[in-house]
Amino acid sequence: MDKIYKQSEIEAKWYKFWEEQGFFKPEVNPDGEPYTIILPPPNANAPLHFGHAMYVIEDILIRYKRMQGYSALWLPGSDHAGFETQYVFEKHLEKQGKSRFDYDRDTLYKLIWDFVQENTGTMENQLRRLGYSVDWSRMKFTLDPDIVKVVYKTFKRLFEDGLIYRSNRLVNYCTFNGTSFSDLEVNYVEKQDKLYFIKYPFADGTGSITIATTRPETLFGDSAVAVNPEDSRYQDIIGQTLILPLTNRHIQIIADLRVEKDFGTGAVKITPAHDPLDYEIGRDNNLEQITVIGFDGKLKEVAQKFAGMYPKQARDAVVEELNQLGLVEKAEDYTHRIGTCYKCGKPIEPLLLEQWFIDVKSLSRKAIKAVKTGEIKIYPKNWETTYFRWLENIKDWNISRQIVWGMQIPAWFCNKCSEWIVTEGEVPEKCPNCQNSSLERDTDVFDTWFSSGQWPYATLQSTKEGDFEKFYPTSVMETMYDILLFWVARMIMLGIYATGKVPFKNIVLHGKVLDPLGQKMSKSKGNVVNSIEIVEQYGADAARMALVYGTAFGHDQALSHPKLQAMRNFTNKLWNIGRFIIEFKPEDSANKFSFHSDDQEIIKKTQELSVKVSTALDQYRFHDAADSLYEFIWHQFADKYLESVKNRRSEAQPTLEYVFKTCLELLHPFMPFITEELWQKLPHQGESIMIAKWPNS
RNA sequence: GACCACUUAGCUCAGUGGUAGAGCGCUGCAUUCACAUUGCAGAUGUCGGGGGUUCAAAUCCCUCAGUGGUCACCA
Repeated sequence: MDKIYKQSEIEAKWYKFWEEQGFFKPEVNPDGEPYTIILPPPNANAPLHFGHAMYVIEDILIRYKRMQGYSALWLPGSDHAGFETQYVFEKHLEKQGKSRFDYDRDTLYKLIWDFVQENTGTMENQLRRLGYSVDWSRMKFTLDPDIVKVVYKTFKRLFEDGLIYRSNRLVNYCTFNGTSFSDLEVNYVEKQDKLYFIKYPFADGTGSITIATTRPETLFGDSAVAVNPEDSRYQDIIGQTLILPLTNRHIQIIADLRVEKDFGTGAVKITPAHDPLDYEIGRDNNLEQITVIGFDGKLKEVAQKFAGMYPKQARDAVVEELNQLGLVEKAEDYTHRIGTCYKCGKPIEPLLLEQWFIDVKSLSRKAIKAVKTGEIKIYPKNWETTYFRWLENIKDWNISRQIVWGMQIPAWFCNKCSEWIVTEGEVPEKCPNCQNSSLERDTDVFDTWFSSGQWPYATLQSTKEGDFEKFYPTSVMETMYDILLFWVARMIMLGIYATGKVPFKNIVLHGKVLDPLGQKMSKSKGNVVNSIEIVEQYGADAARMALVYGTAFGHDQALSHPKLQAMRNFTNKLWNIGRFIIEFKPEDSANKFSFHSDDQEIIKKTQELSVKVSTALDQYRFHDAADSLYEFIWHQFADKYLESVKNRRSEAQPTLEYVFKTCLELLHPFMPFITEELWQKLPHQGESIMIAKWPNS
């Protein structure tokens, strides 16, 4: 044995061996009970950072269950990540002095496709380097034709069940990125603005009513002024006619309970096309929806001489004009929160747009029930609160995106009878209603979460014959807590809808990996750590162990070089224990266990360790398992027992071998490479520690 | 506004009712011994503040403060 553990050689050797032997496939235990984890498909638009290495948790579970004899499947994949990827790609274009507007739809799509293919290769190699025992033969990509087919099928079924509808409603629109978003993709940030108090004159010339607004520039879209019917100040003027300033349009004062008496003057301008609450009030009072701001972010012709300006610029100009007319009573400093694009940070405009929506109420009810009844369990449990609260208050989900990268929605509009035709992807020849053959396909693509929300069954229905029947519902969905709502909750809703079964029985949520200073890793901060750098510096086993050891599972942790070093030292310790037992084995070693009380005791403690590790893993207390292993192997076994047998070495040899082999097996899910290397050098049965029998089973 | 998590040794963190723990760091000693990526020994904390329950509280309850995060959003 080498004096120094040569990690990179050994890691490459065993990964290749495992893969060639087919050990990553569930067929290695053909008769075992199924145990399934679907890898959350990483975005195929960038290399993995060290946070992705937290998926080691899934490898630990899969290796553990595989050793217990389960037919364990860990299914890998990658996500086209619609808007995210297009955004990243546009940044690339920007560096080359280009933009998305320089290409037609098909060309842009193809460019992004090639970009993604390249990144997917990088990502796969990174997963290999970390030792992940995923079944590569079942690798899927969210844009694989068979996956797309499943997603289209679900869309069509939802449409036919009346759970998907098309509606012209206010959506969250980023005029910079040129697309709408779901509610979850809007970030609200605090902003200092002015609250303007503006006089709207009565048409009969008897005076005016003062309204308060932060957005005077949308005044051209006003279709009423509303007051609270219980507001004593305004009882007498409800129903009166006003002249909308800067126009000669007449609008009325209406009463609506949703108006807060205590805010501003208690009177509010109603602009149904540009504010969510105004939209509702407008809808319920049959008010006209007048669009002032266009999808290019500029004011439209209705804004007269302000047309063509951006809202901020127009705001100042409108206020100036109103001021000259003596209609601005005052302007107060005002701190409020405005919706911004989660990606570019620019203000989100609520705009009227025809989009596809999912009526989520019936889906969310079932998703809530699945967790309430315990059919699905969430670890750590405290996330249940977040899950329930979101699903209980969820609004219909806008799944249309005005980008090119993604699955184009399989819906065609008939120009003649104005009906939508939805298919499973095949192009309809003519309208089934009116036989018209002039059909126009919706240019929008699906929200990426609509497709990834179907990932568990879409993958298993398109890998191998019988996979879905055998491996669905899956056992564990393990991911970072930040996509519990974006992804996990939606998988539950769509999974139950499409298959009648929950997509997974347990949700296991890990924490965030922060940079060494405890800051969030982000490209803009330039503090992203590539997982390969860490693997090369400390070894894959140490990198894996460092993520599990010493921090309670589910909590955030800063990447810690001291901890990585400690775990690298631990691999060194293991290597030297191995050398002591294997390389320095006495010629006259006994071939039976001795009855020495120390030997008996260490065997007993090893068996206790097996129970402890198994229990911890069953409860998803990974740090407990890792801490116990570290403490026992180093401090109980090496420091104490191993030292104590040096003067009766021959007698103790069988015990040394047995205990060490057991420790390696228990440690294997955490540190697969070094455990395999050492296990192979000890007397063993079977081809690999990977498929050795778990000590406590 | 609501919810969630966190506050323990110099630093990073375990520890959910029974005499305070780990890793790193620190102090002293050891070294042809499997391992200096080592071993042995040691120092270090009124467990965020206050109150309560209990024979017993870092741990359970209440409250206050701070930190991080999430959701909802009133012009």
